[in-house]
Amino acid sequence: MHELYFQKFNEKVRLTETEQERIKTYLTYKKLRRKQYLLQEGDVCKFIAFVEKGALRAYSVDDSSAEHIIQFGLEGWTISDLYSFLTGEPATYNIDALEDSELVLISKSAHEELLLTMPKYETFTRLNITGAYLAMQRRLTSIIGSSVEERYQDFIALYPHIAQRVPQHMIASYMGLTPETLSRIRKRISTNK
Amino acid sequence: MHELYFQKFNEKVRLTETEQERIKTYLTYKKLRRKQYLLQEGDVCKFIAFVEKGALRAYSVDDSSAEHIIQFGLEGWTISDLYSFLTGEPATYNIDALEDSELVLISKSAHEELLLTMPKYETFTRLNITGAYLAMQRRLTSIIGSSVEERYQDFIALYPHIAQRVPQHMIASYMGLTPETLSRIRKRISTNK
DNA sequence: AAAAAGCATTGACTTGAATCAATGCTTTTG
DNA sequence: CAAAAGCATTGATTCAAGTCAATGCTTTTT
Repeated sequence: MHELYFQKFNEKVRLTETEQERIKTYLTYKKLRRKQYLLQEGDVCKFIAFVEKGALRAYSVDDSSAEHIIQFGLEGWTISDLYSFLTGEPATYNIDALEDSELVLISKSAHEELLLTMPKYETFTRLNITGAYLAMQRRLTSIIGSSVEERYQDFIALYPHIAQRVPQHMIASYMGLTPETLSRIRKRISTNK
Repeated sequence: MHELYFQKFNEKVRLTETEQERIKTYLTYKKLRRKQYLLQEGDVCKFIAFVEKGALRAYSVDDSSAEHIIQFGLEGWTISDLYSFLTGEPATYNIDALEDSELVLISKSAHEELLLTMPKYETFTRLNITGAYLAMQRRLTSIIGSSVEERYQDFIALYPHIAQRVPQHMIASYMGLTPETLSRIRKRISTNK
């Protein structure tokens, strides 16, 4: 039920059986059907979600009601509107399930208590956010400095599992492109080699 | 000499005089003249730099030798090629001074030792990286979801002090635009209201 | 103090992505 | 299982940003 969560935890910070049991008391488990929302824009984000199984996306909706995917969350990844979670402000992102999914949730009070009382949890949290920061910086660098072709190829190389499971128009959205443009770029890439 | 560093530290995690003195033994101080490099692409990034005074930029250079600014570092901010610092891989960014600057540096071994032996330092680190993550996420969201006009206005609203101190073509670079385009956008904004 | 370098602006033109529209295919749903 | 919804592709056109080039101004450098 929390296998993957603790596997990932132990890869970063080694836990004893007892510590693991203790952390379990702070976690809740949630199943989500495809298309169900974990979070809707405007609500306060009450959890950080760890994806045990399935796939989710976080996205914002602009004035012309176009969706912009800011993040995918597949097995082993964490997904949340962190700003809303930390500040208690209304969320600016929506999060919903792309497939039937199973999540490990941690509430704000649980998160805060673990941070204060369990150094290993703080270390785990620090390493997670550091990884997320580095991943996002890579993405930003490639948006600012590379051609769309390169960016798409980098994306495929880096996240082949996402490319396989997620419809192409969502990858376009993640890249800040229209579906038509991405389709043409794929064509250009495949004919030019 | 380290006033601002400890001011920021204390805003996040309260330190005793003794703790402060202990941390000081791990820090070094460095002055940089305008245009001097703190880090060059290809070298390994040996420090995290905290800006006590002055202004720096981190940027990458693409195939056509165009510069892309990934981050500014003004007083009170931290600047580094974090990926290179953490992994020991060659840096992909350059960092140089936009003005004569004064920096508080922490080396990797100092950083690691403090993380292991001083919980407050780990908390400080976690809060810093969390703040950096949230700032970058906001930037990414606005790149993906907003028009260039909006993005420029948001930038000015959020970082008025940067806009005042940094040449306009660097703001264009930070936004992923050419200087000409930014100039035209400013004109459009000023005439349309 | 003069020369050089750096910077912002403007104009003319080109290029790349968005938009609008249509088609065929596949997956979901009632 | 039939209808509907979702999806990828292609074509024609529009529009926004990039490129190239020139000018005038300001700041640095010598």
